[in-house]
Formats: sequence, C-alpha cells, structure tokens
Amino acid sequence: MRYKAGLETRDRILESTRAQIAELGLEGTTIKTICEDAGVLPGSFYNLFDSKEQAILTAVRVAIDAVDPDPDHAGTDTLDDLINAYIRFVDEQGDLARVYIRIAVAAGRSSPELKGRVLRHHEGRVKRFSDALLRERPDLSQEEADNRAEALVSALNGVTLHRTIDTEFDVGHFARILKRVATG
Amino acid sequence: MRYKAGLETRDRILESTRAQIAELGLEGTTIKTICEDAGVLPGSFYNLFDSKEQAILTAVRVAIDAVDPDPDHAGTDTLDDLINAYIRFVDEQGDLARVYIRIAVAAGRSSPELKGRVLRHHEGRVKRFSDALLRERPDLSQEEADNRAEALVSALNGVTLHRTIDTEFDVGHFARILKRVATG
DNA sequence: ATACTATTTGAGTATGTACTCTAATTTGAG
DNA sequence: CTCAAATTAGAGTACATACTCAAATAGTAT
Repeated sequence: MRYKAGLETRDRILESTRAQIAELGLEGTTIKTICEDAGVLPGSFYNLFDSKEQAILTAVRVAIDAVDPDPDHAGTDTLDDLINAYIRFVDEQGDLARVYIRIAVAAGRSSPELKGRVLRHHEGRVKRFSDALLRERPDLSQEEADNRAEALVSALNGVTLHRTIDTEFDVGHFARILKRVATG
Repeated sequence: MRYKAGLETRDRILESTRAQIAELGLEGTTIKTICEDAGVLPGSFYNLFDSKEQAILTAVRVAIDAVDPDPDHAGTDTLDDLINAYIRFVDEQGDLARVYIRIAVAAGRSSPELKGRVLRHHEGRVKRFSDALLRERPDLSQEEADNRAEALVSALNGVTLHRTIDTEFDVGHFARILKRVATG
C-alpha cells in the first residue's frame, strides 16, 4: 500500500464496508458484497486487509473518529461535547453503534489483541470523560471523577444498547439525565 | 413432546446448550456440539426445537428465570433484590449474560418476533424496577419512577456490557453507585 | 393387545463463507 | 526508460454449518 491506487482502493473498501453495515447489518455484510460494492475483487481486498474482521474494525474506528469533538486530543473538549458526540454517533450511525457494541461484547471471548484494543479504546474514552468532568468540577478528587466517568460511559453504552432495540428510545433525554447525575 | 422421554431430552438439550455457551461461547456452540454433549442426534433436536436460535433463547431465558427473586411476580421484591439478582446472574453466568446482550443487540436487526420478545422482556424488567422503586420511595411520581427505572436498567446493562470485556470490573461496586443515584 | 402417535435414528443435503494462489498488469522512483 | 515492487484479476478451494427426511422404534391411552 505505497501507491496512490492502493490507498484509493483501501478507502473505497472502507466506505463500502461502512455502507454495507449500515444497510444490511453485520450478518449481511460479506466479502462478496463489500467487493461488489467497492468494484474490487477478493484478491485486491486481501492484498489490503488481513481479514474481514480487520476491515470492519477499521471502518467502525473511522466512523467513531469522524465525530470526535477534539481529534487532536488537545484536552479542549467539555463533558457536553463528549456526550453530544456520543449521541450524534448513535443517532446518525445507529447501525455502526450496534456493530461497535457487538464487537465489544464479542471481544471478551476472542483474541487478546482485539480485547486489548477494545479495552484501551474504552479506557481512553473514560479518561477523556474524567478529565472533562474535572475541568467542570475541579473540587472532585481524581478517584471520584474516574468513578463517575466510568459509570457515565457505561451508562451511555447501556442506553445505546437499548436504543439499538428500540429506535424510538430518546437517547438524548437519558444522556442528559445521566450527565446531570455525573456532575451533580 | 407429550411423552416423558421427550421432556427429558428437551431438558438435556437445554442444559447442554447452556453449558456449551458458558464453555465455548456463542460461536463455538453448534448443533453438532450440543447434540454430542446431550447424547442426541440432530433429528431429535429438530423434533423438539424449531431452530438453533430457539434453543439458545430458551436456554438463556431459563437461566435468567433461575435467579429471579420473585418468580411468581407477587410484587414482593425490593430494589436491592432485583439488583442483586442481576449482579448474581452476571457474576455467575457471565457468558450467558454476554449472549443475552448479543441477542438483544442482534434483535434490533432481526425478526419482529424476536425484537418484540426482547422489548417485552426489557419493559417487564423496567416495570418491576419501577414498582420496587415506588415501594421504597412512595413520594416519587409514576413518571419519575419510570424514568429512573429505565435509566437504572440501561445503566446496569451498560455495566454488564463492560464486564463482558473486562472480567476484573467490579459490577457490584458500580451497581451500588447506580442504586444510590436512582433512589437518592 | 392394539393402534396411533411421539420419539429417535443417522446419513445426507444444500448452501454459503472467508480466504488463497498464480499470473497479468500497473505504478513510479532513480 | 527500466525494472522491482505494488496492485489487480478471477477462478477456485476448503470447510463448516444449520437443517431435512424417510424409516425404525418406543410409549401410552384405550
């Protein structure tokens, strides 16, 4: 992947993967459909990705990064920013959120690499929530902030989980309640 | 399934299914392994269950019911009872909890029947939490209790979700925090 | 005992999947 | 221009899976 053509194909595959997941779910997304959609043959796919799993993980990661309120991690995001980014991701990319949760759940049983990756991602997120919370409530101890951040992120995940079943469910409403609880 | 033999075989299959899930996860659980473990041939399996999915759903349901603090729904369970039952299920049947979440997540994309089933189960649970909360805090309005119960159950699910990835995660600790928040 | 139905047998089918491999073609650095 | 390396082509493989079916057997109500 050092030529322009390779990079373009890679992008096309990732976009197709994302679209397939959104349209057909994880079950409906196969190498075949991805390749057809991207106008690529399996040989090319496997020249650029090690496995289907890797492509899906990358596609989800790209989608999550796309709504990051502070992509450079400059420490400028507020708790509201973070929560809003979360809600936006869930609202706009519902099926990717679903897949993200599935990946997270499946990770516990799969390879240590994937498990570590998911855990690190989670911990990074909790840290950013904790930092933002401390900026808002400097009186809290580090430990208390960490605890609240962990509970808040888990609760948001739970709310997301429910939203994947009940699309009427108002994620924003409950997210605001949870935020009030965390800061109050 | 009107003879004793059929009922016994059914029980054996369900127990094998539960054990397989706990031991090998959902991926590792196949008709083949279930049948081998239960000492049954595929023909018998399909005489008693319509599909693999049905058997798994039933097995998970049985496991959840087994830790119910108020199986008769007499309305005698306290919020602590309900939370403790939840924690016990997650702690003792971690892999079934994982599968329960997977089913719930997948449900959003699958047949309306399954979706409805999962939703009804969730709503029933929220109702019991809400009722128990009202018994403890009769001063709350119905709506406020419902809201808090919904948030609490979702947060518990989120905590469970995280526990499926990080087995060191202290579910009880965060469950207690959440309970304090819900009642306080 | 009879007869009807539930249960079991167990080989077999149909299907779909992720992935591989070799050869041809294209790319772009020096 | 050249040539090694990157990319693409595309048929093909290996494999596992959920599920079926017709025939044999066992169970039980009468």
